[in-house]
Amino acid sequence: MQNTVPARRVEERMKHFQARASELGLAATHQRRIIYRVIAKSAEHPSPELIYERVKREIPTISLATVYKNIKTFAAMGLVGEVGALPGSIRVDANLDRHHHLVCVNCKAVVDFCDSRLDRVRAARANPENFRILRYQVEALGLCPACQVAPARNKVRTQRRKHNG
Amino acid sequence: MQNTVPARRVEERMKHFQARASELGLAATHQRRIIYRVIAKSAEHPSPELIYERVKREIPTISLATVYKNIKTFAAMGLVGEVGALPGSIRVDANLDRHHHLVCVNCKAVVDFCDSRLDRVRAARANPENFRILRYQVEALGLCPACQVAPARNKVRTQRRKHNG
DNA sequence: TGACAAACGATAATATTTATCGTTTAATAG
DNA sequence: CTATTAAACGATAAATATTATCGTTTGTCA
Repeated sequence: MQNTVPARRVEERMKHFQARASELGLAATHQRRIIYRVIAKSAEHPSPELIYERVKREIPTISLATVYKNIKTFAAMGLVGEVGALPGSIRVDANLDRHHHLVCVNCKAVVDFCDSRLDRVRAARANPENFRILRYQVEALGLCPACQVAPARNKVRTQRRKHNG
Repeated sequence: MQNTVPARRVEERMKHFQARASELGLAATHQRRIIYRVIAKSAEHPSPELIYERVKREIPTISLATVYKNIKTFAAMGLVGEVGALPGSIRVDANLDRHHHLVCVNCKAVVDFCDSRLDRVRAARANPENFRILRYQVEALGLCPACQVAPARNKVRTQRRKHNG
Protein backbone atom coordinates (compact mmCIF):
# COMPACT_ATOMS: atom_id res chain seq x y z
CA MET A 1 0.00 0.00 0.00
CA GLN A 2 1.21 3.51 -0.70
CA ASN A 3 2.46 5.08 2.48
CA THR A 4 4.35 8.05 1.17
CA VAL A 5 2.90 11.42 1.97
CA PRO A 6 4.66 14.08 -0.14
CA ALA A 7 7.30 15.98 1.83
CA ARG A 8 5.57 19.22 0.95
CA ARG A 9 2.36 18.10 2.59
CA VAL A 10 4.21 16.84 5.65
CA GLU A 11 5.71 20.28 6.09
CA GLU A 12 2.30 21.90 5.72
CA ARG A 13 1.01 19.66 8.42
CA MET A 14 3.96 20.45 10.68
CA LYS A 15 3.23 24.14 10.27
CA HIS A 16 -0.38 23.55 11.10
CA PHE A 17 0.69 21.60 14.16
CA GLN A 18 2.94 24.38 15.39
CA ALA A 19 0.26 27.00 14.81
CA ARG A 20 -2.46 25.04 16.52
CA ALA A 21 -0.26 24.18 19.48
CA SER A 22 0.71 27.76 20.15
CA GLU A 23 -2.93 28.79 19.68
CA LEU A 24 -3.93 26.41 22.45
CA GLY A 25 -0.95 27.12 24.66
CA LEU A 26 0.22 23.55 24.23
CA ALA A 27 3.95 23.05 24.49
CA ALA A 28 5.39 21.81 21.22
CA THR A 29 7.93 19.55 22.85
CA HIS A 30 10.50 17.50 21.01
CA GLN A 31 8.48 14.34 21.70
CA ARG A 32 5.29 15.87 20.36
CA ARG A 33 6.93 17.10 17.21
CA ILE A 34 8.39 13.69 16.46
CA ILE A 35 5.17 11.86 17.26
CA TYR A 36 3.14 14.18 15.11
CA ARG A 37 5.63 13.99 12.27
CA VAL A 38 5.48 10.21 12.28
CA ILE A 39 1.70 10.40 11.96
CA ALA A 40 1.84 13.13 9.33
CA LYS A 41 4.26 11.11 7.23
CA SER A 42 2.25 7.92 7.12
CA ALA A 43 -0.79 7.39 4.95
CA GLU A 44 -1.39 3.97 6.44
CA HIS A 45 -3.50 4.83 9.48
CA PRO A 46 -0.96 3.60 12.00
CA SER A 47 -1.78 2.07 15.35
CA PRO A 48 -0.31 3.50 18.57
CA GLU A 49 2.05 0.56 18.71
CA LEU A 50 3.40 1.25 15.25
CA ILE A 51 3.78 4.95 15.95
CA TYR A 52 5.66 4.03 19.10
CA GLU A 53 8.05 1.79 17.16
CA ARG A 54 8.87 4.55 14.72
CA VAL A 55 9.23 7.31 17.27
CA LYS A 56 11.56 5.09 19.27
CA ARG A 57 13.96 5.08 16.36
CA GLU A 58 14.43 8.81 16.97
CA ILE A 59 13.82 8.97 20.72
CA PRO A 60 14.84 5.58 22.11
CA THR A 61 13.81 6.51 25.65
CA ILE A 62 10.25 7.52 24.84
CA SER A 63 7.47 5.82 26.76
CA LEU A 64 4.49 4.13 25.14
CA ALA A 65 2.29 6.05 27.56
CA THR A 66 3.57 9.31 26.14
CA VAL A 67 2.59 8.17 22.68
CA TYR A 68 -0.91 7.25 23.81
CA LYS A 69 -1.34 10.47 25.76
CA ASN A 70 -0.30 12.59 22.83
CA ILE A 71 -2.41 10.74 20.31
CA LYS A 72 -5.40 11.52 22.52
CA THR A 73 -4.25 15.10 22.90
CA PHE A 74 -3.85 15.54 19.15
CA ALA A 75 -7.29 14.06 18.56
CA ALA A 76 -8.83 16.44 21.10
CA MET A 77 -7.07 19.32 19.37
CA GLY A 78 -8.49 18.22 16.06
CA LEU A 79 -5.01 17.65 14.67
CA VAL A 80 -5.62 14.01 13.88
CA GLY A 81 -8.71 11.92 13.36
CA GLU A 82 -9.37 8.45 14.64
CA VAL A 83 -10.46 6.05 11.92
CA GLY A 84 -13.91 4.71 12.65
CA ALA A 85 -16.29 6.10 15.22
CA LEU A 86 -16.99 2.88 17.00
CA PRO A 87 -16.10 1.92 20.54
CA GLY A 88 -13.15 -0.24 21.44
CA SER A 89 -15.01 -3.48 21.97
CA ILE A 90 -16.76 -5.85 19.60
CA ARG A 91 -20.38 -5.08 18.87
CA VAL A 92 -22.61 -7.76 17.46
CA ASP A 93 -25.61 -7.39 15.19
CA ALA A 94 -28.21 -10.05 14.44
CA ASN A 95 -29.73 -7.89 11.71
CA LEU A 96 -28.42 -9.34 8.48
CA ASP A 97 -30.52 -7.18 6.17
CA ARG A 98 -28.73 -4.41 4.39
CA HIS A 99 -28.58 -1.46 6.70
CA HIS A 100 -26.38 1.33 7.94
CA HIS A 101 -25.60 2.80 11.33
CA LEU A 102 -26.22 5.93 13.29
CA VAL A 103 -23.33 6.43 15.68
CA CYS A 104 -23.27 8.94 18.51
CA VAL A 105 -19.86 10.55 18.50
CA ASN A 106 -20.25 11.33 22.19
CA CYS A 107 -21.52 8.19 23.90
CA LYS A 108 -20.80 5.77 21.01
CA ALA A 109 -24.35 4.46 20.90
CA VAL A 110 -25.04 2.58 17.67
CA VAL A 111 -28.48 2.32 16.09
CA ASP A 112 -29.48 0.57 12.91
CA PHE A 113 -30.48 2.89 10.12
CA CYS A 114 -32.32 1.67 7.07
CA ASP A 115 -32.41 4.11 4.20
CA SER A 116 -32.93 3.24 0.57
CA ARG A 117 -30.83 6.07 -0.73
CA LEU A 118 -27.86 5.01 1.35
CA ASP A 119 -28.30 1.48 -0.01
CA ARG A 120 -27.60 2.82 -3.48
CA VAL A 121 -24.31 4.52 -2.62
CA ARG A 122 -21.57 3.85 -5.16
CA ALA A 123 -18.23 5.45 -5.81
CA ALA A 124 -18.05 7.71 -8.85
CA ARG A 125 -14.81 6.25 -10.07
CA ALA A 126 -12.74 3.13 -9.78
CA ASN A 127 -10.59 3.28 -6.68
CA PRO A 128 -6.92 3.84 -7.31
CA GLU A 129 -5.83 1.12 -4.91
CA ASN A 130 -7.46 -1.67 -6.87
CA PHE A 131 -9.51 -2.95 -4.02
CA ARG A 132 -12.26 -5.30 -5.07
CA ILE A 133 -15.14 -3.52 -3.41
CA LEU A 134 -17.78 -5.88 -2.08
CA ARG A 135 -20.16 -3.46 -0.43
CA TYR A 136 -20.57 0.01 0.92
CA GLN A 137 -21.52 0.81 4.44
CA VAL A 138 -22.51 4.26 5.60
CA GLU A 139 -22.01 5.60 9.07
CA ALA A 140 -24.03 8.67 9.96
CA LEU A 141 -22.11 10.36 12.74
CA GLY A 142 -23.90 12.68 15.08
CA LEU A 143 -25.44 13.12 18.49
CA CYS A 144 -28.11 10.90 19.95
CA PRO A 145 -31.06 12.60 21.67
CA ALA A 146 -29.59 12.13 25.14
CA CYS A 147 -26.28 13.67 24.19
CA GLN A 148 -27.98 16.60 22.46
CA VAL A 149 -29.54 17.70 25.75
CA ALA A 150 -26.39 17.01 27.79
CA PRO A 151 -23.80 19.00 25.89
CA ALA A 152 -21.55 19.14 28.96
CA ARG A 153 -20.84 15.46 28.52
CA ASN A 154 -19.86 16.13 24.96
CA LYS A 155 -16.19 16.58 25.56
CA VAL A 156 -13.14 14.44 25.21
CA ARG A 157 -13.48 11.24 27.09
CA THR A 158 -10.45 9.26 28.01
CA GLN A 159 -12.24 6.69 30.08
CA ARG A 160 -13.53 3.54 28.51
CA ARG A 161 -17.26 3.04 28.50
CA LYS A 162 -19.03 -0.26 28.41
CA HIS A 163 -21.85 -1.62 26.30
CA ASN A 164 -24.00 1.46 25.94
CA GLY A 165 -26.59 0.55 23.36
CA MET B 1 -32.84 3.74 22.54
CA GLN B 2 -35.31 1.16 21.28
CA ASN B 3 -34.05 -2.29 22.05
CA THR B 4 -37.13 -4.35 21.43
CA VAL B 5 -37.01 -6.72 18.50
CA PRO B 6 -40.52 -8.04 17.80
CA ALA B 7 -41.05 -11.54 19.18
CA ARG B 8 -42.03 -12.74 15.73
CA ARG B 9 -38.68 -11.68 14.29
CA VAL B 10 -36.81 -13.26 17.17
CA GLU B 11 -38.50 -16.55 16.41
CA GLU B 12 -37.65 -16.22 12.72
CA ARG B 13 -34.04 -15.72 13.69
CA MET B 14 -34.09 -18.71 16.02
CA LYS B 15 -35.41 -20.86 13.17
CA HIS B 16 -32.66 -19.57 10.92
CA PHE B 17 -30.14 -20.36 13.62
CA GLN B 18 -31.38 -23.94 14.00
CA ALA B 19 -31.41 -24.48 10.26
CA ARG B 20 -27.96 -23.05 9.69
CA ALA B 21 -26.49 -24.98 12.61
CA SER B 22 -27.80 -28.32 11.39
CA GLU B 23 -26.66 -27.42 7.86
CA LEU B 24 -23.13 -26.97 9.14
CA GLY B 25 -23.23 -29.88 11.53
CA LEU B 26 -22.83 -27.52 14.44
CA ALA B 27 -24.38 -28.66 17.69
CA ALA B 28 -27.17 -26.36 18.78
CA THR B 29 -26.39 -26.66 22.43
CA HIS B 30 -28.36 -25.06 25.22
CA GLN B 31 -25.63 -22.46 25.68
CA ARG B 32 -25.58 -21.59 22.01
CA ARG B 33 -29.33 -21.23 21.81
CA ILE B 34 -29.41 -18.89 24.77
CA ILE B 35 -26.45 -16.84 23.54
CA TYR B 36 -27.95 -16.50 20.10
CA ARG B 37 -31.37 -15.62 21.48
CA VAL B 38 -29.88 -12.84 23.60
CA ILE B 39 -28.26 -11.41 20.50
CA ALA B 40 -31.36 -11.87 18.37
CA LYS B 41 -33.51 -10.09 20.95
CA SER B 42 -31.39 -6.99 21.26
CA ALA B 43 -31.32 -4.19 18.72
CA GLU B 44 -28.60 -2.39 20.62
CA HIS B 45 -25.47 -3.99 19.19
CA PRO B 46 -24.37 -5.56 22.45
CA SER B 47 -20.78 -6.11 23.49
CA PRO B 48 -19.56 -9.57 24.53
CA GLU B 49 -19.58 -8.41 28.13
CA LEU B 50 -23.23 -7.37 27.96
CA ILE B 51 -24.23 -10.60 26.23
CA TYR B 52 -22.41 -12.48 28.96
CA GLU B 53 -24.32 -10.61 31.68
CA ARG B 54 -27.65 -11.48 30.13
CA VAL B 55 -26.85 -15.09 29.37
CA LYS B 56 -25.69 -15.52 32.94
CA ARG B 57 -29.18 -14.72 34.14
CA GLU B 58 -30.31 -17.94 32.45
CA ILE B 59 -27.14 -20.02 32.76
CA PRO B 60 -25.32 -18.76 35.85
CA THR B 61 -22.40 -21.12 35.34
CA ILE B 62 -21.58 -20.06 31.80
CA SER B 63 -18.04 -18.92 31.08
CA LEU B 64 -17.15 -15.66 29.40
CA ALA B 65 -14.85 -17.64 27.13
CA THR B 66 -17.82 -19.64 25.88
CA VAL B 67 -19.59 -16.42 25.00
CA TYR B 68 -16.59 -15.12 23.07
CA LYS B 69 -16.03 -18.41 21.29
CA ASN B 70 -19.61 -18.63 20.18
CA ILE B 71 -19.83 -15.03 19.06
CA LYS B 72 -16.86 -15.75 16.79
CA THR B 73 -18.45 -18.99 15.66
CA PHE B 74 -21.73 -17.25 14.85
CA ALA B 75 -19.88 -14.56 12.91
CA ALA B 76 -17.99 -17.19 10.90
CA MET B 77 -21.31 -18.90 10.17
CA GLY B 78 -22.75 -15.64 8.95
CA LEU B 79 -25.39 -15.70 11.66
CA VAL B 80 -24.35 -12.40 13.15
CA GLY B 81 -22.42 -9.44 11.87
CA GLU B 82 -19.81 -7.44 13.70
CA VAL B 83 -20.46 -3.73 13.64
CA GLY B 84 -17.64 -1.92 11.92
CA ALA B 85 -14.94 -3.52 9.85
CA LEU B 86 -11.99 -2.05 11.62
CA PRO B 87 -9.37 -3.81 13.71
CA GLY B 88 -9.31 -3.84 17.47
CA SER B 89 -6.87 -1.04 18.00
CA ILE B 90 -6.97 2.69 17.43
CA ARG B 91 -5.95 3.91 14.00
CA VAL B 92 -4.89 7.48 13.51
CA ASP B 93 -5.27 9.67 10.45
CA ALA B 94 -3.54 12.98 9.80
CA ASN B 95 -5.64 13.60 6.73
CA LEU B 96 -8.28 16.09 7.85
CA ASP B 97 -9.81 16.66 4.44
CA ARG B 98 -13.13 15.07 3.78
CA HIS B 99 -12.53 11.52 2.72
CA HIS B 100 -13.72 7.98 3.07
CA HIS B 101 -12.03 4.64 3.61
CA LEU B 102 -11.35 1.45 1.76
CA VAL B 103 -11.15 -1.38 4.26
CA CYS B 104 -9.89 -4.86 3.49
CA VAL B 105 -12.22 -7.29 5.21
CA ASN B 106 -9.44 -9.86 5.30
CA CYS B 107 -6.30 -8.12 6.52
CA LYS B 108 -8.01 -4.95 7.82
CA ALA B 109 -5.82 -2.62 5.79
CA VAL B 110 -7.30 0.88 5.62
CA VAL B 111 -6.69 3.25 2.73
CA ASP B 112 -8.00 6.75 2.25
CA PHE B 113 -10.52 7.08 -0.52
CA CYS B 114 -11.50 10.43 -1.95
CA ASP B 115 -14.60 10.39 -4.10
CA SER B 116 -16.84 13.33 -4.82
CA ARG B 117 -19.97 11.27 -5.15
CA LEU B 118 -19.45 9.73 -1.73
CA ASP B 119 -18.99 13.22 -0.33
CA ARG B 120 -22.53 14.02 -1.36
CA VAL B 121 -24.17 11.08 0.40
CA ARG B 122 -27.29 12.02 2.35
CA ALA B 123 -30.08 10.00 3.87
CA ALA B 124 -33.37 10.08 2.00
CA ARG B 125 -35.44 10.62 5.10
CA ALA B 126 -35.13 11.95 8.61
CA ASN B 127 -33.83 9.26 10.88
CA PRO B 128 -36.39 7.83 13.29
CA GLU B 129 -34.09 8.03 16.28
CA ASN B 130 -33.76 11.78 16.16
CA PHE B 131 -30.02 11.80 15.98
CA ARG B 132 -28.58 15.12 14.97
CA ILE B 133 -26.50 13.95 12.05
CA LEU B 134 -23.25 15.86 11.69
CA ARG B 135 -21.65 14.04 8.81
CA TYR B 136 -21.66 10.89 6.76
CA GLN B 137 -18.72 8.60 6.35
CA VAL B 138 -18.60 5.80 3.86
CA GLU B 139 -16.63 2.62 4.25
CA ALA B 140 -16.06 0.62 1.10
CA LEU B 141 -15.50 -2.94 2.26
CA GLY B 142 -13.64 -5.34 0.04
CA LEU B 143 -10.36 -7.06 -0.64
CA CYS B 144 -7.05 -5.32 -1.09
CA PRO B 145 -4.86 -6.47 -3.99
CA ALA B 146 -2.71 -8.69 -1.78
CA CYS B 147 -5.71 -10.49 -0.31
CA GLN B 148 -7.27 -10.95 -3.74
CA VAL B 149 -4.34 -13.10 -4.82
CA ALA B 150 -4.06 -14.92 -1.51
CA PRO B 151 -7.57 -16.25 -1.04
CA ALA B 152 -6.34 -18.94 1.35
CA ARG B 153 -5.73 -16.26 3.93
CA ASN B 154 -9.25 -15.09 3.46
CA LYS B 155 -10.79 -17.12 6.21
CA VAL B 156 -11.87 -16.47 9.73
CA ARG B 157 -9.08 -15.13 11.78
CA THR B 158 -9.25 -15.27 15.52
CA GLN B 159 -5.78 -14.04 16.16
CA ARG B 160 -5.13 -10.39 16.62
CA ARG B 161 -3.02 -8.71 14.01
CA LYS B 162 -0.90 -5.66 14.52
CA HIS B 163 -0.61 -2.40 12.63
CA ASN B 164 -0.99 -3.62 9.10
CA GLY B 165 -1.32 -0.45 7.09
C1' DT C 1 -21.05 -49.86 27.12
C1' DG C 2 -16.94 -47.76 25.20
C1' DA C 3 -14.66 -44.66 22.13
C1' DC C 4 -14.53 -40.37 20.17
C1' DA C 5 -15.15 -35.66 19.06
C1' DA C 6 -17.34 -31.45 20.12
C1' DA C 7 -18.29 -28.20 23.43
C1' DC C 8 -17.83 -26.32 27.87
C1' DG C 9 -15.73 -23.94 32.10
C1' DA C 10 -11.84 -22.33 34.56
C1' DT C 11 -8.12 -19.86 34.17
C1' DA C 12 -3.74 -18.27 32.29
C1' DA C 13 -1.86 -15.50 28.85
C1' DT C 14 -1.76 -11.81 25.67
C1' DA C 15 -3.09 -7.38 23.88
C1' DT C 16 -4.71 -2.83 24.46
C1' DT C 17 -5.46 1.30 26.95
C1' DT C 18 -5.51 4.20 30.93
C1' DA C 19 -4.05 5.76 35.58
C1' DT C 20 -0.60 6.82 39.03
C1' DC C 21 3.29 8.92 40.57
C1' DG C 22 7.84 10.59 40.98
C1' DT C 23 11.13 13.22 38.04
C1' DT C 24 12.42 16.34 34.40
C1' DT C 25 11.67 20.18 31.59
C1' DA C 26 10.12 24.56 30.11
C1' DA C 27 7.94 28.97 30.88
C1' DT C 28 7.68 32.88 33.68
C1' DA C 29 7.86 36.07 37.69
C1' DG C 30 10.81 38.34 40.50
C1' DC D 1 19.70 34.65 36.43
C1' DT D 2 17.40 32.01 39.75
C1' DA D 3 13.12 30.36 42.12
C1' DT D 4 8.56 28.92 41.39
C1' DT D 5 5.27 26.45 39.17
C1' DA D 6 2.75 23.90 35.94
C1' DA D 7 3.13 20.97 32.11
C1' DA D 8 5.04 17.04 30.24
C1' DC D 9 7.62 12.95 30.52
C1' DG D 10 8.96 7.99 31.73
C1' DA D 11 8.29 3.93 34.36
C1' DT D 12 5.16 1.02 35.73
C1' DA D 13 0.90 -0.73 37.70
C1' DA D 14 -3.76 -1.32 36.78
C1' DA D 15 -7.81 -1.91 34.11
C1' DT D 16 -10.00 -3.65 30.17
C1' DA D 17 -10.53 -6.70 26.27
C1' DT D 18 -9.66 -10.88 23.91
C1' DT D 19 -7.67 -15.34 23.00
C1' DA D 20 -5.36 -19.75 24.19
C1' DT D 21 -4.79 -23.81 26.98
C1' DC D 22 -6.32 -27.67 29.12
C1' DG D 23 -8.89 -30.81 31.76
C1' DT D 24 -13.80 -32.24 32.17
C1' DT D 25 -18.40 -32.95 30.56
C1' DT D 26 -21.69 -34.25 27.19
C1' DG D 27 -23.73 -36.23 23.44
C1' DT D 28 -23.33 -39.49 19.40
C1' DC D 29 -22.66 -43.60 17.42
C1' DA D 30 -20.37 -48.08 16.73
